[in-house]
Parts: sequence; structure tokens; C-alpha cells
Amino acid sequence: MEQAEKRRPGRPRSDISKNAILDVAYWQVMEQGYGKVTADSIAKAAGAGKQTLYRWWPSKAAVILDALAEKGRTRIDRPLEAAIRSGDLLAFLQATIPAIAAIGPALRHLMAEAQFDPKLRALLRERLIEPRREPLRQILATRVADAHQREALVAAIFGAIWYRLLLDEPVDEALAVELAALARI
Amino acid sequence: MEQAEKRRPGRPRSDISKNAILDVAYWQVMEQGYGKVTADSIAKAAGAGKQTLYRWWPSKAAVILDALAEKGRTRIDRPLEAAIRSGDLLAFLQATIPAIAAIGPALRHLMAEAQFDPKLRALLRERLIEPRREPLRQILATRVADAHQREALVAAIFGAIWYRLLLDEPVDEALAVELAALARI
DNA sequence: AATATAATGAGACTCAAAGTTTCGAAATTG
DNA sequence: CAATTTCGAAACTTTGAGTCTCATTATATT
Repeated sequence: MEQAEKRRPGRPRSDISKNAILDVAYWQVMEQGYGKVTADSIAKAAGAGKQTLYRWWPSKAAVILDALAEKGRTRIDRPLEAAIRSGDLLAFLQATIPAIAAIGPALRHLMAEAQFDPKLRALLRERLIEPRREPLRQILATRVADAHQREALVAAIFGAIWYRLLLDEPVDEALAVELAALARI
Repeated sequence: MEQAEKRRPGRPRSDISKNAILDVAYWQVMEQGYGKVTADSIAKAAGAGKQTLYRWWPSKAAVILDALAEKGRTRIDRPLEAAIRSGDLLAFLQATIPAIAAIGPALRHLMAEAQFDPKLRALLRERLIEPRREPLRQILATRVADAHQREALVAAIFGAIWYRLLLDEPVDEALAVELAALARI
């Protein structure tokens, strides 16, 4: 019921192009910055046509979001997973915050684009926000009984990180320590 | 030393146009949404030339930021001031959060634009972020002794509000209550 | 093998809106 | 009156996202 449509006639989608596009998108954004990257530059460097890009993604931002989410998925650190299992908030933040900071500039621009595009916003939540938010909920579950209160704390913790990121203020280990302490006040 | 340059020759700046532009910018953004407003539409409706707009503001976003900051200044509620003086965090949040929510869509778009423009970002901090952040610092000063810890709490509180705003999640009285409770955990 | 279908890379094209430039008229100072 | 600066109006430039066209290629069906 999932693979049923694999049997369509016609030339199949090129995985080579797909992967090349995601790869190029990721590296161009990391090296040249979001602003310098264009749909053209991605397609060109990936040896693909712009048409191919727009056939599979609704926008330039969606490609970059996809590229970032892809890289993020393969980087589910052991320390992060350990922190989640043991419910260690500080360890979680110490693993999460540097990971976010590393792709910070790209994240900021994606969040920015998402403000102008509801569908991108939904995609952002689904691919980048929720995958990080859910583990935090689990960690806090044992600590904060009330669900509403817990949700506010989640917003406070990730909110602080994003707030700092968007305003060009430090997103570092010190923040991790202070946020962990804050949940324990 | 402040008014010394008032004695320049030539036609002086038209306060009528300045005010009309700020007024139009505010109302167009509130009524039609940030995306529908263009530099042309503002100038046209204000009975001004686009030239005039760009002579005094560096970008469309700067005009709207200015317009929002202006309206915000005139709306320093009594309840808000009372909350600050009495150091009542809940009262502060109950006055601040609805005020933010009221102009939420515009704020989101300004924050988004600011990600692409460092100067606008600095202006945003100066005109909208700091004027709200400083009072919160004062309120927390009596409650949280350590300056770093206090700063993290500031980021957590305003961060939570922005996070909710940017992700289309509720920014309401319940959040005010929960954030106030959070600082008291 | 022949045919229908759908994707491919390349590149021309459209479009919208930000920001710039030009212009003649109007408001100042001296 | 002369110099200076802003004014409103409107033409113009620029940029990049997204669309369209096309000849070509890979696959399924018959």
C-alpha cells in the first residue's frame, strides 16, 4: 500500500540528481551563506536543471530545509540519545545547543522565510522543530507533571535558544548550563 | 548641540509627509498584512513620493518598524508601568503579551526581514526588543540575584513568546500565567 | 521491437517588487 | 534674487524566484 505507485510508466526520478541537489544545497548554504545561494546556483552545481529542482520541491527554501533535516537525521549523536534515555536535561542541552549553533545561520534564514510561507512553516515544524521538541518533552515528563506547564517550559527552553539565535546573541555552552539550572529553580 | 543643524538652507523636511507615511505604514500592515504592503502602496496612500520615503528610511521594513515603535511608545499602559514598579511579573506579562499578540503578524515579518539585514536587526533590537527587555530585567532584579541567570531567564521568557509567535502557536493569557509560574518554580 | 509515458538538463522567459534616478516645482536661508 | 534642499511623480534598473519549452533519455506496457 506504500510502494504500489512504484510501477508507473515513464522515466523514474533520478536519485543521483536528488542527492546531488540536497548535497549542494547543504554545502552552499554552509559555505556561502543563505543569501548567496540561489535556485540556479544549486541546480547548476548539482548538474541538474532548475526544472528538476522545482518538480520535487515547492521552493528554494524547501530544498534547503530538506537538506538540513537530512544531515540532522544522520547526526543523532550517541550522547544525545543517552541524555534522552537518562532524562538528563543538561546533557541534552549540551548536545543540542552546539548542534543548533553549528547550522545557526541557515536555521535563522529558514525561520525567516517560513514567516512568509505557511506551507514552509508547517514543513519547518514537522522536519526541524518537532524532532527536537519531542525528546525534550520526554525528558521533562518525569520532572514536570502538569502538561501545560511542561509545554510552557519547552517553549521557554527552545524559545530562549531561537531568541538568541535570531538576535545574534550567544548560543553556547553557558546558555545550556543556565537553561538547565532554570528548569530546576 | 542637538538642534544646531536646524539652520540649514533649503526646503525643510515635511512633518506632514513623515507622519502620513508612518500612519499609513501602520494601518496598511495591520489591515492588509505585511505581505500586501509595498513601498509604493505606502507612498501612494500617504500622498508622498517613493523618493521621500527612501530619503528618510533605509528600507521598507525600517519604515514599518518605525511605525510600530511609534505606536508602541504611545501605548505605555498604566497597568504596565504599575507592574514594573511593583515588580509583579505576572502583571507585567499579562499586560505585555496581549500587546505583543495584537501586532504579532507584523512583528513576525519584521523579525524575518531582520534576518536578512544586519542593520535592520540592530534597529529592531534598539526600537522593539530592548524597550521591552529592560523592564523585565528590572522586575527580575529583585528575584534573581545572578546576572547571567537573570539574563537566561529573560531570554527564556521573551524567547517563549517569540517562539510561539513565529510558529503560529498560542500567545495568550495562559502563556502569561505559565511563564510567571515558571519563574517561580 | 514499438509505443506511450514521464523525467532529465539546458536555457529562455515572465513577473513583482525593492530600490534608484530624473525631473520640475516648492519651501527655505541669506 | 540666488543657493540649497525637499517635495511628489514617474520612469527606470535590478534581481532572483518560479514557469515554460524542448529535445533527449529511461522506464513500463503491449
